Amino acid sequence: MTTTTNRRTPKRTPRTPRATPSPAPVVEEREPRGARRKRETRARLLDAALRLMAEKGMEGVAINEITEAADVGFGSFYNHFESKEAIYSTLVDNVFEEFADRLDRIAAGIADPAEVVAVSVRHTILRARQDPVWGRFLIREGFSASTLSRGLGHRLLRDLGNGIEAKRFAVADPLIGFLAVGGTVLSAIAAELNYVVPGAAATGLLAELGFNGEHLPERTAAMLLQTLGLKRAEAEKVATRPLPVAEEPLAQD
Amino acid sequence: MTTTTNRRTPKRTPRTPRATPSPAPVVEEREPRGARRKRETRARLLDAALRLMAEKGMEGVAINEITEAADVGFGSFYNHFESKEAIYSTLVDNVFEEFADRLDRIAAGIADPAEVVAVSVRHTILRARQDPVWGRFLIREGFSASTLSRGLGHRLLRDLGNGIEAKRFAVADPLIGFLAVGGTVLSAIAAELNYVVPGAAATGLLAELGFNGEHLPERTAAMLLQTLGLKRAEAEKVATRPLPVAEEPLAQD
DNA sequence: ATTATCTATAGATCTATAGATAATGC
DNA sequence: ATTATCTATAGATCTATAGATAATGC
Repeated sequence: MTTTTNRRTPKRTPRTPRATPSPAPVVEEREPRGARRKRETRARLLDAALRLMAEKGMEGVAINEITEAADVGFGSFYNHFESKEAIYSTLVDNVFEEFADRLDRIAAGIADPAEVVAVSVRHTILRARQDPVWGRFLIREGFSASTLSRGLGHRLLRDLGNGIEAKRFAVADPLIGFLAVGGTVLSAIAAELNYVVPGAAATGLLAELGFNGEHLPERTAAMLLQTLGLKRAEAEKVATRPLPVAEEPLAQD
Repeated sequence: MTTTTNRRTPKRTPRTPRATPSPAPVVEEREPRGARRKRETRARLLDAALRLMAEKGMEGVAINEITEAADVGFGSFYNHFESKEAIYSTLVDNVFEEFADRLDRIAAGIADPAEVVAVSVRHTILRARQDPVWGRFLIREGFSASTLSRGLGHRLLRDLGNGIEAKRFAVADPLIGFLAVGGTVLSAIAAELNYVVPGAAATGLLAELGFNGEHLPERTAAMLLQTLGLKRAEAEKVATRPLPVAEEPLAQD
């Protein structure tokens, strides 16, 4: 159409066909100003809901608790979500998909399928340690059909398949292998959450077994690699290789 | 007081220090008649609560739902429980303690520690299959501090200790072994519940892996025995030995 | 003018209790 | 007379919506 319109590519408004100085204006005048506010309110609601629902479950949280925790007017909730179920299901989708994507980025450069699994296991347990709210939410949802089959579950299945195909894993019963990896990771996270956080109860028993949560990520990974058929020494070696981390802690959205 | 009052042995009164004719009167005139009614109402409430709360969680169930499902007047609830929390916590205690006791009876005659673990694993998965409500409740509570450390968790810990002491298990990291057994059993149960029950979702992925829930109890047990250090052939042999069952399906209380 | 937020509130739901009813046990 | 159940209900809590207020974008 117009001849000199290119450049600028504003996010959504097809205005100003004039030629503007090309060096992508670092000015943040992009986001339509009010839309940003909307996004932030939504993000605050999701954040508050995650905190509350991880602890008390979806049913245990009232919508006004969420809006209050988010410091948002009660009615605003309905600008963003139809119901409590809706925000919960958005959480389930977002939270684990986001993490699965991060795992994919971290593991992108790793050639050894065994190391991919080990790194994923370690990062999952570490994430729960750094962010107990996230950990509790994972425990709560980890056995649901959607977590098992989408996002994290799907990813794990793919990684197991790669390792089997490459003959790196020798596992007689892949289904049980899959269930063992998933279940053991969840149970390691639960143990750590119960051990570190609460007052007394769990500590007794686990301490009896010499709990010692040290190196839990690596020890869990080592155990699971053996379950997948690696020899013990090899499993421990792979499970303690330097842990790659995500590149970009910049874009914090 | 009176001289010839004995017999009858009412439930709680520390009366009649007289010598009572020992052969416990088989006559059922024991239970004070109205106390029986009370027990039954309580049992109906617990039963209904288990069904509802296994599905929707404690918070997701209203007290009047429970009384309605139990076919009991609303106010009667408070004759038996102070609150929703109280009945839930009674459930958690009862349900798993009862099963742990049953496992103990079943495993009483087994000498091989590996077989004890295998039988426990198989019976747990079978129980969840036969009684999905129980299975869902176990999934929901399996990672809680109390389940982990009391009842079933405690029992598993003891069995692992026995096997290690007897050198039947060769496990480098007992803590992780404990977590692996517990987590894998839960995840096997979750997979079966999601596979058999729901409409579609989970089926896709697990089917892709060739789900085939056949022999899930034995396959899970075999995998876990290997995790505990048994050789594959040995593990499979132990995991498929004839399964002992509870003696008394009589007393159905 | 449009858009997103906020406050206020009607109606539904839920909890806990009070008091009535029915059955048991003396 | 005692005990357990039931029905009825007050008060609290929660959801969903209506309408007012404030800010943005033209």
